[in-house]
Amino acid sequence: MAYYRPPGPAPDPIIVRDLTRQQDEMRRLVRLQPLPHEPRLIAGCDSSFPTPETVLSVFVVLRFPTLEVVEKVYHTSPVTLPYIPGLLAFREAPNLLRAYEKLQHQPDVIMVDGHGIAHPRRMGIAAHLGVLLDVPTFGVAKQKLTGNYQEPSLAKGSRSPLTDKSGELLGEVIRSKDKVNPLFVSPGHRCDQATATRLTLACLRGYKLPEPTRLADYWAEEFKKEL
DNA sequence: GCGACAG
DNA sequence: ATCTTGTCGC
Repeated sequence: MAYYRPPGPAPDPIIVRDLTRQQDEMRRLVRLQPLPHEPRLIAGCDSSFPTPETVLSVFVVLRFPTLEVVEKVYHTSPVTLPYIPGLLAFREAPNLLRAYEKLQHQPDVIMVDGHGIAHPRRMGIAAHLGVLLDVPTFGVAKQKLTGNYQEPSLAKGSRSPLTDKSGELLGEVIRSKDKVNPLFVSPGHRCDQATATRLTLACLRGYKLPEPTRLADYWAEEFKKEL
């Protein structure tokens, strides 16, 4: 619905250039491949902002494929960067890493709220987090960042490819529930499209959002109230 | 020059 | 992301 961006502090062009270069470096480390084995534990993560200068990140670990919650943790820290399309990871990943360190259980794969390689430089927050943790990751976003696609049919389970101008596959647009806006699923690191799509569908429980993200979303909101 | 623009 | 009430449709 964001047809334009309200006036605000113009992001420092020098910072933007530097972070963009960091992404181009990290991009070379990304590996698209199937998981070594079926996951036993899958994690979901998300961030909320109790105040404009505070970020709160949550990690929820679920057993797979039963989806029972095994554990959930959160961490808060001061915001260091404004939101800039394409540079979301530099704003949220640092705090997500701190939250991840608090986990007692190490997940086999992480479902991240945002895009994986469906990014201008193929380094969305899911790929970024995957490289930093060296853990399999994939992204599930509610809105498109880049790429083109045909609207999938209105039935749950219908999908259509998300591609860039040259036709390269960036991700898949998936209808996770009848008649609701589709999800944008793309691999992050050490994961491939087939796996990302399969796991997303396997985590649906009647809601638009797959359980890992839905629960992380829920707790990110709950923990915020506790502050 | 004109759109598009994760959370 | 966040601010916010009611309301339309299945």
